[in-house]
Amino acid sequence: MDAHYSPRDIERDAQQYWEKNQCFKAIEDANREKFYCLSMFPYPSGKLHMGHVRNYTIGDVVSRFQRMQGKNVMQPMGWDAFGMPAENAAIQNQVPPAKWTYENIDYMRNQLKALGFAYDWSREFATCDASYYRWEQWFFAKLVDKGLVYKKMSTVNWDPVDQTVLANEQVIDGRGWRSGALVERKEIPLWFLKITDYAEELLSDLDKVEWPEQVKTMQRNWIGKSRGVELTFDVTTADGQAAEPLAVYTTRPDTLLGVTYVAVAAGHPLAKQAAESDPALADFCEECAKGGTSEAEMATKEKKGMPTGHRAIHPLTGEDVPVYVANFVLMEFGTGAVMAVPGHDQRDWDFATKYALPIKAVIAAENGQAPDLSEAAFVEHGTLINSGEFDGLDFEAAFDAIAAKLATLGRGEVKTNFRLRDWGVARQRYWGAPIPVKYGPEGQTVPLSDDELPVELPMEVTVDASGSPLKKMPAFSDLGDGWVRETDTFDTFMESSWYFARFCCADNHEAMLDERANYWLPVDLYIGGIEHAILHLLYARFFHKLMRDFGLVECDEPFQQLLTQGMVIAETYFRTLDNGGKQWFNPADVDVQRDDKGRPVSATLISDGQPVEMGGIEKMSKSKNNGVDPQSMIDRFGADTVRLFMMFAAPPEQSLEWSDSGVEGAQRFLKRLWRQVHEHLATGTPGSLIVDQLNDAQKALRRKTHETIKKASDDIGRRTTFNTAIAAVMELSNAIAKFDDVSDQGLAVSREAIEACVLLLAPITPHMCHTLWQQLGHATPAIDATWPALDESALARESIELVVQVNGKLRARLEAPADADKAAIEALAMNSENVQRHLEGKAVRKVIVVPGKLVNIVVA
RNA sequence: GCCCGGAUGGCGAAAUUGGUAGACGCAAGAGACUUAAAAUCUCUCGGGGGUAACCCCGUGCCGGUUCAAGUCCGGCUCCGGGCACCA
Repeated sequence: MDAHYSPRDIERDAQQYWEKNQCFKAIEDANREKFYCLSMFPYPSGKLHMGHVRNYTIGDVVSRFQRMQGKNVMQPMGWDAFGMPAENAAIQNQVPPAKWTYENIDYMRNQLKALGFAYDWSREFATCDASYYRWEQWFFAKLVDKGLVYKKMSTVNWDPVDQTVLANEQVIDGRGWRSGALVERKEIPLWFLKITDYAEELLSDLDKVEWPEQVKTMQRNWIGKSRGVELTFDVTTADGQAAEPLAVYTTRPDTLLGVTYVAVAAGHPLAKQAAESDPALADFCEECAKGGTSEAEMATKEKKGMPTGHRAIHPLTGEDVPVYVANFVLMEFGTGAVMAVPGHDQRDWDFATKYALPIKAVIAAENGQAPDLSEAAFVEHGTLINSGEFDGLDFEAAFDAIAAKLATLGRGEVKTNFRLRDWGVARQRYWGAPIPVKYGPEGQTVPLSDDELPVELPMEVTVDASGSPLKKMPAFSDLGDGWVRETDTFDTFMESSWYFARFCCADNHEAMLDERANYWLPVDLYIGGIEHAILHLLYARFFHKLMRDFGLVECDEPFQQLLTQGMVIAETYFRTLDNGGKQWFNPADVDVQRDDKGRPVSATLISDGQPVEMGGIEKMSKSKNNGVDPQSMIDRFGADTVRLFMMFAAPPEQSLEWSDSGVEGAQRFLKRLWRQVHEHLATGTPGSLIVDQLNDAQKALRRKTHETIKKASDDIGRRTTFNTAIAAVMELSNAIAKFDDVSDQGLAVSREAIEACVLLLAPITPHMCHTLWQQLGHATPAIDATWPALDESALARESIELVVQVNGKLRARLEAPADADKAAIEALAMNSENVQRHLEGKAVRKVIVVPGKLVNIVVA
């Protein structure tokens, strides 16, 4: 065996072995327990970044671990290949999006292979392959038939200069990113999927999956089920004419008597009607249409309003209150109108204060008195006041009584509402799957039939910044006889909403899915960034239920267990330019100076020796130029070292700070382990282990071995805290190094410990472990080895360490027989010299004995 | 603005069910080996006091519950993720 660890050769050999023997090809086998491990597939942006490496290493470690448990593991990989970056690259470099995308895929596939991931490459596909998206088109057409798809007017960001629709990301401070023009909101007809039909099930089925509670909470809040009352106000115009009644929804009907005005969206019929005879109001409504569509922008902009002159008649009191147009009320949410209770809603309070509208207290504060509303609204539940017949009722009773009264008057009813809105799936872009619909000369809208599919995206196009090229291609859109094709394409979330199912049968070109999907699904463990906690995961769950209701899959939920990984972050360095902008430098090009405690104090650019500023630790990104290239790390240290560092530096759900010296530390450990195996083999051949003839030191090492097996199994298998599993193996390796017993049984105990190290690390550093396992004389390759078995009897101890506290402060440690009873332990604790000193002159009030852990003596 | 997280030595972290704060690693310092350097090995390493035995303080901030709080509760601060057309 070579005393020197050379990752390059080892990794090449191991990868060749796996490929030659098709180790990772997954075949359905009803007699074996399956394990479907999926990492979120990448957008092929060019090169892998460290976030990918982290994501895919986690998936690979779990896959290899589950394989060692004897499961039939499937781990596929593919490409989320449609999206805006390909169009942007096309505009910048005149490269066709398809060419750019497929070249990126080829490069990134090689990078994934160099990292040694155990993928079944036979299942690979890219979502921009017509053989993939044709089934999405087929399914969409079926959904049209089932009434789960509809078209309606919807608001988009409109760039008036480039004459194009902008994504929210392309709106920067209210302006188009390319043109710099002030963005407007524009209404256009768009295709929607009825995700709201599934709101109730999407909410309740969260109880069926093993996801982080945090993610479930986010989804629950996003779906936003609420119980409230929908009620109507009669409306009269300024000159006393009756207008259309106004419907509003409220979750606080108990505050109904506190309504002092109502507000409608600028696009509401009442606002439009009033604006016809009021130019100032018309101007205001137009102003409300300025700016982007994102909720964050809506929620943070200044709240503004204007009276319409209309009066709304309170359904219970008959009093009339003003009707305002407000820029924070949106037509597409609920009824496009809200009732305002400034006494008990902070936003209404702010608005009322700004426009000098009355503020009325109808809920008592905790002391039973009217709350002080001079500084803020009182938003808590409480007892009703100033509410006539409802005075004295609490929230629940008032809710029911007022709802009942409104129902009797035919003025309202209890209603369950969801915050969730239907999913707009149409995009006015080129690089996406065409929506399979055609329009006839008499305004017919018809989904394409099976024999008209797929609608292939034309590859020869000119992409520029002025909207979708498909609109300008009669060859694509004009079907003759007055029929035209839809030129919008699907939201790329459509492709990522069912790829996990297609991996089960990617080679089937006759059907979207087949029976194999029911063998593999649900995905047992899904791994990806926390940034996908709501949108992607909700859309995929919805799409899965659509497929289920279509008979394509059987299970209710697509992802049984979810692991959300944290970001990869790194230090940033910059210089401020003359124009006030910042030039960012890559950490690889910067030298850091440290003080005597090792704290970084300053940094200089290596190329010119001049100082640069430290900009803090941020997510690795192109814009901050702080990305570390995975390829250069693989070239320098090998894949195993990169994988080990990624898993060791932080638990998977936390953010991970890149550290060059940390990587060197990971490599140092691998070299040490390599040498350890080498020296062990050179020392001699161990006899077979006879466990009842071991001396204390031998027993101790053997205990450490099995404690490590126990911990690593739990850490990887249940807790997915790979960092602590690795730390445990490092401890075992340190214990082996200190153990210098070269007797027959000594070597046997060492051998068991070393083999445990190699197998416990095999999922994490598979290449090196492949070679070491061979060197240790095993005919079966490490990839087919089973996970080390725990020998419970090796864990037994004769004595254990206890700590003794006096009033909760640590005062002594003592060794006690493992089977000592409480009285014996208490006596031992009392006898300790330091404990005696702290008890002197004080009365013992209580003694708490926690078996196996500690004794706490409470004195006064 | 709203929803969801996070904060522990010089640094990344550990402490799994409320029970020894800082495992494991990095950096730093001292020493061994070496002509020398690299590599490797050994030791020290939260702050303060003490010759020592030991003692005091310490898990973002303020307060609470408990024999016992990094962990539970209430109130903050700062940082991050998401907000429906980035993926």
